[in-house]
Amino acid sequence: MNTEINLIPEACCTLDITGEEQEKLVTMFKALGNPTRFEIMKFLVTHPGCITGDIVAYLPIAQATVSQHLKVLRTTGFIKGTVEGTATSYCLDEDNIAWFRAKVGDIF
Amino acid sequence: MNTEINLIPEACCTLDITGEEQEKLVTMFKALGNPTRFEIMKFLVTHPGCITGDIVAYLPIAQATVSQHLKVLRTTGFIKGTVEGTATSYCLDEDNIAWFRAKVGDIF
DNA sequence: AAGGTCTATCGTAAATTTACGATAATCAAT
DNA sequence: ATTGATTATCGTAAATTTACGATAGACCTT
Repeated sequence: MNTEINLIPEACCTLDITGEEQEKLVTMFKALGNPTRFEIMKFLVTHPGCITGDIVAYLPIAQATVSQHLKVLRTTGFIKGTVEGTATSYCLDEDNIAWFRAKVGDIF
Repeated sequence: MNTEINLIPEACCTLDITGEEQEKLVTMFKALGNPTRFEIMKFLVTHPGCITGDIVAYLPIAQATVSQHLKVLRTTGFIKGTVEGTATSYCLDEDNIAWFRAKVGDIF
């Protein structure tokens, strides 16, 4: 009979991400973990400053859906939108993307 | 009236990821985009070689759910499981993780 | 002011994900 | 062989995500 209490083995190291930072990172992973949103990110990398309509023309999905995905990418910090008259011009949010890249490098 | 055809602006550059590689990357993002799975990854970084039961003891969720998440992390290539008697020992799949880190660096 | 353009938001249906208990399967020890 | 330990899988309910059409709001041109 095993009378020992079932203890979790000790950690070999620590990992410098917790709390809000971790939540932000997970949310960013989730945002990129959708094929359409990833395609939008690719399009914005290669077409910086393009407007919503360009993305709608490029993708085979409805305008409302594109707008919804753009909102997710905005709120997660991947892109920034600039209103220009009646259109909205989008580009990457380099600061947040740099943070993302650095965190991925730190952890893995 | 605008008689021009609505053309998408030209690309300023290309992005070296398509097809199956892109699908794999998106799937990996999706896998990390879940708080519980991210927590499991963190645990495996700090507790390499631990068994399923250790993770079940650590997390406040059911064994079946942990097993399901482990399967996702396995099929996406983040972790490797080794059967040891009746238990299964898990550790990170360094090769795939290196690929993942490199791709993130390439793209962003 | 009226009409056209562009985008965001709303409401909703369908699909997917997540979590659970129950069960099965595999191995070790008695 | 039987029991106990460990984990994976199955079936399913609840929650979330995704996609759509319709609509509203903001701006420009006439």
